[in-house]
Amino acid sequence: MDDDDSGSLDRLAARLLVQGSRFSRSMSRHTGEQRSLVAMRVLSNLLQDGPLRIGELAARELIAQPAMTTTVNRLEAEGLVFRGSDAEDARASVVTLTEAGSAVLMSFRARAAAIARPGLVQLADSDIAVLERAADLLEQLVRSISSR
Amino acid sequence: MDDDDSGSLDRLAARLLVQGSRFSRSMSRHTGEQRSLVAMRVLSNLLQDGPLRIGELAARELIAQPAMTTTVNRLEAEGLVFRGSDAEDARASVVTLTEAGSAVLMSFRARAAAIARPGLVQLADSDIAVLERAADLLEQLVRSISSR
DNA sequence: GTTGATATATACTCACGCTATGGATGATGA
DNA sequence: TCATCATCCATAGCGTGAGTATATATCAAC
Repeated sequence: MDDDDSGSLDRLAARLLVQGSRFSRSMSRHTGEQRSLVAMRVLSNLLQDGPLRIGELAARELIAQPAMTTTVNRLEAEGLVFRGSDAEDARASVVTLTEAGSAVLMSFRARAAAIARPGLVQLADSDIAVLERAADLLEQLVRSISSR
Repeated sequence: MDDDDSGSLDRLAARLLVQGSRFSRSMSRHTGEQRSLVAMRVLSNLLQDGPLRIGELAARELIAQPAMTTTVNRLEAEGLVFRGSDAEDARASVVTLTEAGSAVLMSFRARAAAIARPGLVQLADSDIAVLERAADLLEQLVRSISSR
């Protein structure tokens, strides 16, 4: 049983990785969004949690700090975020979402939703519940992975 | 009710996209795998379905054909796949998994599993079942999205 | 057998990740 | 106080991987 269990858990992990990445690729591709998924997740972070430092954003999105600097540069050039200085630490620069940035994020979400909706509405309520719970669990798994 | 439902479906779609992409990013990052997730998915496709054409692989992974040519070039240079000619169509080139490619894929899956396992073993059986079902549903959603 | 469609490869550009490193600021302790 | 070390971010340089446009070979249809 133990062997069986760990075997099936391993297969589950591999499947989640493959299907999760394919799903995000598919969705972002079909939205026609030019910006990267990391850029969208940055906007999402800022909307949810307010202004954040470059380093904090990099840590959350699991990319190196210079890559986040580049991403923020691009977002700033487009007027979707702006940099401010941190009152508590002059080294840090704090990234804040603009109205335009919020609008871009909302538009992206709406397009993603429009693409997924036809597939989602065909699902039974129980399957919708499964996906809701799965989103929670994935978030939890990411935290559990990062904290080691 | 209708408004509520479509609103919550839309939020679900956005969350699945964000969490799904973050999860795959996290996993692939922590495996230390140098190759791209697309490369891994190509190997996975070949293992599951046998030899496939370049164009078919590109379509499945939602990347343009030249990008898939490049990916296959790299995999071939590493000896993980080889190109053959299609008996039925001399224009096509058929990509086949090698033993080495299969081994690389298995190793990747094992590493991914090792990373996810500590998080997974803490979950209740019902949550494991949720994730299993969610992987199915995501696969189904991708197909439903692509077919339009 | 000529024409048009299709499968792949090549050329070129850009986005985006990484490491290494530098400059500015914060924190620590003699 | 000031010297030292750590930390935060930016810059530089590099490689991968995605895109479009286009060339080449082959198939299909008339």
